[in-house]
Amino acid sequence: MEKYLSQLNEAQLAPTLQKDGPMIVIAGAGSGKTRVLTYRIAYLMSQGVDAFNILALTFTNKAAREMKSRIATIVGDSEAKNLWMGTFHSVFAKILRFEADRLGYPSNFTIYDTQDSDRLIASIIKEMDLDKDVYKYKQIRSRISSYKNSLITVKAYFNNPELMEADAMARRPQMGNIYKQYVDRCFKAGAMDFDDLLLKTNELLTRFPEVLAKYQDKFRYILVDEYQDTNHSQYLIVRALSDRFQNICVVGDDAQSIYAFRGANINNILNFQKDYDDVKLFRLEQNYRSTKNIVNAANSIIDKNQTKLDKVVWTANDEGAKIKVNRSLTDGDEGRFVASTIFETKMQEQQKNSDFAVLYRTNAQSRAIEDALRKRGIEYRIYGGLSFYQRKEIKDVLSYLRLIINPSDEEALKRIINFPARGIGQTTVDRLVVAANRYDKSIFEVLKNLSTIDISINSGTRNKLQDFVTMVESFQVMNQTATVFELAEHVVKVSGLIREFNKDGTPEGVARMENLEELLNGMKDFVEGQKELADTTGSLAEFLEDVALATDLDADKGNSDHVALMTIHLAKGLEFPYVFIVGLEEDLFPSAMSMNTRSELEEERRLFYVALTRAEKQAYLTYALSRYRWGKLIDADPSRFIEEIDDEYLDVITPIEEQRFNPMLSADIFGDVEPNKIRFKKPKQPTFKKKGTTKSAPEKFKISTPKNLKPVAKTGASTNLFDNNLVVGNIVKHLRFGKGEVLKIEGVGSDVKAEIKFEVGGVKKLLLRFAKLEVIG
DNA sequence: CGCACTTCTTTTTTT
DNA sequence: AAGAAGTGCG
Repeated sequence: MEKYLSQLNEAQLAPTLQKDGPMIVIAGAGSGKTRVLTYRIAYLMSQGVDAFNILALTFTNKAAREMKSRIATIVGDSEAKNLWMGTFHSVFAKILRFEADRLGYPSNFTIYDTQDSDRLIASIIKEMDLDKDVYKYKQIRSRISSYKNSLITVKAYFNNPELMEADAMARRPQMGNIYKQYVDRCFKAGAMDFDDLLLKTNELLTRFPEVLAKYQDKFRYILVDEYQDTNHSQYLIVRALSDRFQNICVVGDDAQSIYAFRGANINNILNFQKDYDDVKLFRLEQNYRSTKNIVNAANSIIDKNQTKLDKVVWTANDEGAKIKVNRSLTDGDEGRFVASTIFETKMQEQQKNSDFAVLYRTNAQSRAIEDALRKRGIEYRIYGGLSFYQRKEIKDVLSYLRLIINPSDEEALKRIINFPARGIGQTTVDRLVVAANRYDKSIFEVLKNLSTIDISINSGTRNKLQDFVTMVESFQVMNQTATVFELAEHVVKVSGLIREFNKDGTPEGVARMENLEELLNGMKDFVEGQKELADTTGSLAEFLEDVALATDLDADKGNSDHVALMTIHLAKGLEFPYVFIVGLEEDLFPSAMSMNTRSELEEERRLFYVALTRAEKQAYLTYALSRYRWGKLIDADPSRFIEEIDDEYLDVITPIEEQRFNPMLSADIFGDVEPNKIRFKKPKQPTFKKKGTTKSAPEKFKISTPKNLKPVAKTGASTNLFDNNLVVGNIVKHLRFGKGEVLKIEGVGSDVKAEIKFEVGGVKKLLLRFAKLEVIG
């Protein structure tokens, strides 16, 4: 143990050796907080604390896994195994499964993801015959979510005139009834949503003192990482569990609180010292990660926030290079800048792909970067976005599996009852839902007892429903004996999913099949992995839970060398030598949705702070003058965050003129087809859009270079264009004119979909769309 | 009921 | 740009 402790500096050592009592560690970015947490746990164990009595709550399961394996190297595998570590959601899901019957839930309850919740809410709104434009399911879902995170149950809601008033004022008087119906339906389906995992844990601990006592006694030492991002519900759980022994250690950084949108309450960390008696406060202020330039620049940003704890992050590291600021014409150019910079840096500095990260505010921004990297032949991986388990084909398979262990799971059933198509239409499903509500049964029970139910369904459909029930029941029987992998393999065959996905030979269809295979391989790994781990059952229920709570970061398997692309939120806790923060434009970052209040803006600023402090050696800030958003090219102003950094830390590079005429980006890669030699043929569905109006397209349309403009680069056909709209196939054109005019045509074979956008003098925009084109001459 | 096609809506961030 | 919801025909 001593040899590990000697790796810590004085400031880190103090909290590490603080064994008992409440304590808070305010840890600046890059100050080694993970190290403190890890060694503190190891230290506790070396002081005779039983691993079974330690609970460590982390932000991702990956962080928990890594910490656990690090601890294992210090205290040994067999001991480390007994630690309870994981996210709030995964730890309490386990406890809830164990205690489910007390709350009236089956132990194999389903975990509804956001999409399941959305669908259920949408269908409730429809069933209640409410106006879906007033009652937008996504808004309703986020309302419900914030109620739950504040522990406002349905009962509490109806006892709170203020809340009801507020919803009535927002023209949604039915909000409470939707909430009630949603909660009832989830309960009936044996399903908990993400927020329920915390809410029901609270319910469990309050309603059953003996349960609370049991877990208080079990978790004598509690550690919470990223405490600044806990919400009220999580806060109460921690308070309740730590109440008896008061051995609670929270670690966090108020400057990195970036999850207010999902209920995180920065006051939890700001007020921690008031919550417990004799709180020991520790500060980690020395940054080991970044250069002086980066640390100081980051400090100069966070200084602009009013709400913060006193803290001065400093570093003994080198001065380092200045932060480079790059301006591009379009998001495509921005992508090319990133790609070529990575390319050159790799060469000049002998760096690996994995030394680079590209961080953005919204997932949609990944596309332009992705295209540019692909064209440069640079390996990358996108984290987050639509995660693997949320893909349609994967969710379809998982829905079958969910239904097997929990036949009440309404959303799973509705998803697959007619997929692959087996002649059960929407009308039938609607009637089943109504009957299920009327008889207070699950849909599956209704199906099983169809003959005793008063429902209008013709005999042909009845047979089809019967077949469906029989099939699911046969799966259930198989689940008694088979492994998860064997079962899933059987299910995809028998259900017809394989046939369905194999049916079309489109690239998407092929990708779907590959995903399906990957899922099955994952299951195989899961089954084999379980044989070695004694503390898990390897059951289907457990697999589904892992999958429901997996974050994309968790699934970072393999050791391929790739550039990381992710949102800033996802990058929290990570570090890279080179970091690109892209899309630094007003309305994008800071987001247009987050500029209404000071606190929202301050959160955006903290987000920027998080992004910048990921960089070890070099940070790049990039923005574009225009960008495709909502399918349109729109103008953008540079983000205020760039201006907020003191000039002394910045190095503004690449004047725009230089970039536009950069031969690397234009002449070299375009061929020599004259713009006026392109002719458009009659489109299949003629549309001709001009400033928003639509009318029939002319039989032939010829385009020539506008008289007042001189092309700076000509066009050509190639599969290697450095353009974000590169396609595929044989007809790819890219035309570029001076002074901000862009003309683009793209397509495949004869089925070309062409889009031309050009901007004249920066004011007028003309948009033309065609279905076919050909090159003449 | 099922399919093909069109129109509308939506994007902030995630367990 | 892409997905969901709506429309209309066989």
